[in-house]
Amino acid sequence: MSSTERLQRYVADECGSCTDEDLADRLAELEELNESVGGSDLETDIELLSALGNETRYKIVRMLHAADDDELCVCELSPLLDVSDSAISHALSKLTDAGLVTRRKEGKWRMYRATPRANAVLVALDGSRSL
Amino acid sequence: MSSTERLQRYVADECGSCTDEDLADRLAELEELNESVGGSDLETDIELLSALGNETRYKIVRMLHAADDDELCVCELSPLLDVSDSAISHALSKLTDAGLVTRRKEGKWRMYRATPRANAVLVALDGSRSL
DNA sequence: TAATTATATGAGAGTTTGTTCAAGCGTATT
DNA sequence: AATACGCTTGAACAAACTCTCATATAATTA
Repeated sequence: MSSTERLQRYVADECGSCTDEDLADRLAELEELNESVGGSDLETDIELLSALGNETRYKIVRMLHAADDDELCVCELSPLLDVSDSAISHALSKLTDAGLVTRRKEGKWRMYRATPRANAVLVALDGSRSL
Repeated sequence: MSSTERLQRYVADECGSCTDEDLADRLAELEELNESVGGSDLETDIELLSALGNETRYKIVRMLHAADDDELCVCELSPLLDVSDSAISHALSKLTDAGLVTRRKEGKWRMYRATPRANAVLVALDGSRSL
């Protein structure tokens, strides 16, 4: 059974009948919904979301966000995370790739800061918690 | 080398010196940043983010979001996703658990709708793209 | 220049994830 | 009642992930 046959039965169920033309119309409508997916930079968004969707990385970004526009170095993150420095470094690297944090060298220290986009997403999460 | 020893050297680097008290103060400050992580319902947020951080699931939520406040049934999602119905069902189940979609029975069809929280997160993603 | 420090990187082990296939369950049609 | 349909569920397994350990690199200090 093809998936458009099922859709045809569904449209018939909804409207009482479903010609091939009705089906084509509905498919076109759905295709439009799908276009809006394309307009959203799928890959970038998914990279961002899956980067944030991990405890270590989420905690790091939360801390940087809580630090407002201040930067923190790895040595400040480390005492509050119970994973190795190496894991923290891996995490920061992934967060950087995802556009959630930026890096800056300061002598022997590396300073990290949450990006505006990271802040926006966290604000949205907080603001939507009670919806 | 303990991670607080390194922090002590960092604070000394910053301020010129770092007594044990200075160190304790800085640690307390950092601890406060960490509190704000606790206030955010870590587990729920991570479940949401990692649910959305997958191509199939992201596309589904995007389509439901694009459908505005209309619901779609599995038979409408299926033609636009190139995975099995079973995969779609698993995806919807995870999205439901994560609070991103809601389910409703309508005869033999199952209708899905994006939650306000899902919409809020997508809006934030879209709005922050150019920041 | 050699040693130390701060962080990054690579390899690998153990765990989690995402998909498909097979089977199941509830609803509708015959 | 029997069959078909729409969707869900569980098992299974490859692929992807996340961590640690060992090692590398870049900056600082001795």
